[in-house]
Amino acid sequence: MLPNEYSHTEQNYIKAIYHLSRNEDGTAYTQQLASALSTTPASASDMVKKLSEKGLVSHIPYRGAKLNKRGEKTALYIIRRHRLWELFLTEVLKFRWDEVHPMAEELEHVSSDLLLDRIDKYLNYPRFDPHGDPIPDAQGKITETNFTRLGTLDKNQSGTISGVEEHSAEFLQYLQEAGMVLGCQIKIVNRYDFDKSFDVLINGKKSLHISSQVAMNILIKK
Amino acid sequence: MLPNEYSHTEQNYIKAIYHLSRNEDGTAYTQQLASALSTTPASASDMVKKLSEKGLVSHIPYRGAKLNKRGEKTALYIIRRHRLWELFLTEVLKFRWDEVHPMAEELEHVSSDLLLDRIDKYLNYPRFDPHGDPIPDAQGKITETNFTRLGTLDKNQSGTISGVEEHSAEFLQYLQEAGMVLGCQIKIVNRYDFDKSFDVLINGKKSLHISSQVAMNILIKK
DNA sequence: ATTGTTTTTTAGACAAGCCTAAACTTTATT
DNA sequence: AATAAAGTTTAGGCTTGTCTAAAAAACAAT
Repeated sequence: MLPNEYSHTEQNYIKAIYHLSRNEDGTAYTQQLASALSTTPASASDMVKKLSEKGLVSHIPYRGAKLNKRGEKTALYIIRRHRLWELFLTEVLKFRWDEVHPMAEELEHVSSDLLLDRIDKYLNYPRFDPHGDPIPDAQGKITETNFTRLGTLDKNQSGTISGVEEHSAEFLQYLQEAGMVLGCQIKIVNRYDFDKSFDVLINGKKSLHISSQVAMNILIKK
Repeated sequence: MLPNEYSHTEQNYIKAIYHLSRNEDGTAYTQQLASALSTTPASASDMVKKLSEKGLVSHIPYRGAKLNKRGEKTALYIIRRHRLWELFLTEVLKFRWDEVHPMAEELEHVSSDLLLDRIDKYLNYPRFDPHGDPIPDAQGKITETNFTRLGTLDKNQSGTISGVEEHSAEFLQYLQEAGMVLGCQIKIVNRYDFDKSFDVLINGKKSLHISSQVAMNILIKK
């Protein structure tokens, strides 16, 4: 219901600022932005300036960029498209969760609201994408969750795999092959202090040793 | 399998040249092209020159443009995408045949072959789109048909509605409401010489009077 | 506090795609 | 055949988004 007033490029910047600024100080820096969009700091700085002039971004020179209300609403709308397409691709066309991101990057720019709404309806107004990320509704509202990183659990605690922090195809494929997919029950059997690695039990059956890095990128609902 | 080496704009021109040059002399003229793409003759002339320099179009100044072999292959690949998406939208998301064109105009530019092939497979390698137009296969080959315009049939002849010449939403909606959709049996009950209009019988049940213009835009398989 | 390093911004240039205005060809008319 | 009309191309300019190089600001370190 919002932005076909912004070019693909502008939309990509808005999305990148949204994702990057989800850190401690809520700010996206020029270099990060350039790196995320595979361009130069000069170009990123330029675009931040333009988006700031268009009233989507608040930007203090040399101090990074944040989205304002309008920018955030726009970002959420783009993310809604991306995540609905991702879910559609897995649910209908049976793609794996590690395959869908690049296609959704293109499909998110298809502007027809008629189409997007039909997909939303077809999927029965879903609230999470194949990676457990929330899908903003048509008003830009997202379902709040309080997932815990698996890596912070103690021995004998357990929960359901509900999302991932890291979205690379490699990591997702690793999880897939290890049988750690969304909805699995997972229990901490042992926790090794010296390297923060874990022995876990998946669905009460398969036991597995996972590194701290893997554990910190798996989100659990207790 | 071919062209993500061409911009959206270039692809739109290639497609337009393909469609426009399906006439007597097999040529697309600057003005037609400009009109088809809602731009000026100057811009169209420019682009024709560029496409000619890139080796897709043969262009004799002041004499119009045609696609060469390479251009035609490219056009067929773009049309394949367009028509597969159109069929997908009607078959899966239950859009009407008069709704799908604008969405497919956007979706045809999504470049993933992985996605296109999956859709092709999902639809079981279809050979016709919702309007009866042939879908080129992955090699660019199209199923040849010899449909007849309803408007050229004589009294008591009959056949199956298999396509349309005119693709406007208005015309398609008219056909829909009149019950003249793809696959219908249609029989000429009467033919009026003075205005070339017809009385027809649809599926042996509903009789209807249609104008010459309507009749000439309906394609029949005898 | 001054110096050196890192990061960000500005300046100037370029390609794509579009426009308007002007020039040029072809076609139609007398 | 000469001229008018229609259609096409070229010229020059604008915007978007990109780049490299240079300037400016911020941060780090002695």
